[in-house]
Amino acid sequence: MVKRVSLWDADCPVARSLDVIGDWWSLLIIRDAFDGVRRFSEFQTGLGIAKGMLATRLRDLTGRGILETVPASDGSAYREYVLTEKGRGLFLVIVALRQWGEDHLYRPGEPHSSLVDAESGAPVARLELRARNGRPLGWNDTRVRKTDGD
Amino acid sequence: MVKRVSLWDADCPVARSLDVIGDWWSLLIIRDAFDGVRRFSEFQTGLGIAKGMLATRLRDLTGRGILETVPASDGSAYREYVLTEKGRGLFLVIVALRQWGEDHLYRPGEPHSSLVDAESGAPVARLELRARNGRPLGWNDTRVRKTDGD
DNA sequence: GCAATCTGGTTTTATGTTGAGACCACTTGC
DNA sequence: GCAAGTGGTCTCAACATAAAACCAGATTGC
Repeated sequence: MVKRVSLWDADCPVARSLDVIGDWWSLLIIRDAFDGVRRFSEFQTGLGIAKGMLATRLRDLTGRGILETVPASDGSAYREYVLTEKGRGLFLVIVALRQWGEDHLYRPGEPHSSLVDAESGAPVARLELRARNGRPLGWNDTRVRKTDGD
Repeated sequence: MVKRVSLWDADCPVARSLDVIGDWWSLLIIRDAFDGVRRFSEFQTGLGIAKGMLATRLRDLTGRGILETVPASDGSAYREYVLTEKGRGLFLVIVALRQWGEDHLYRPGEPHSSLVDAESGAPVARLELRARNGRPLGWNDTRVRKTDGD
């Protein structure tokens, strides 16, 4: 991040979220963290990211409360990076990106990984937007209401 | 986009999605498009983006099938940019980002825009992940199954 | 019907970010 | 105790971005 234009003060949560995790590597690091990656070198070889970039990203994500460092789980003196509660909140963002990619970015029959229910092994259901009473909503059934007092 | 490292050939749909819309401006442009913005100058003044950047992004998003140009709705000779079906598929990505931002990026009581049901005016329900049988799933109830034949 | 202005860009230039690799301190394996 | 592994930092060249100047075609004012 450290970008020229900042949207941190935006009143739109989408803009503010993108200010935090809207760069190219951050969501990939977070995705790997969800898959159980914890060590610097694991992230680096898995992503093919330059070490300097990775060090900066991990520091930023830690500083923003999305990752935290903990002592290594194997008892060694090294540290590991794990998602905080705030970081784990990004799960549905990753899932939404995954489902869109599956729908629109692969040719029929082209192989790709999929997200499955750990218990049954079956693919998860599609995300869907609903009104509070449970009625399904499409993109055109919603409006953005401008800033209010929460 | 036009980036040094490409993840286009990844077998992970998350990586492939980020390759397409993972840059800083693209999702903001798409968010505005969902809000009804259609003209070059509307995007430019609304986002505060440099004109050159905007021209590049609109061209890329059009080339990737997320936006398309149509004759201006007011009958003038200018063109307008509207979301394709593929682009509209990103709605849940935007919603997921919005909900995460609302949860974690605002102090209590700090004003922000919200997404409401157009019919009732009430805020929409939270997204949630479910198994195909409807059972709710948390991040730790799922696994990524590696590449298969779709 | 023509000049002024608006729209939708392109080009240029200065600056910031990224990627690749050299380098380094501390830890671990043996 | 020494070689290899881990987790970084630093430097530099290549590239992306922001801002502003510029420009052609469409539209408006009159």
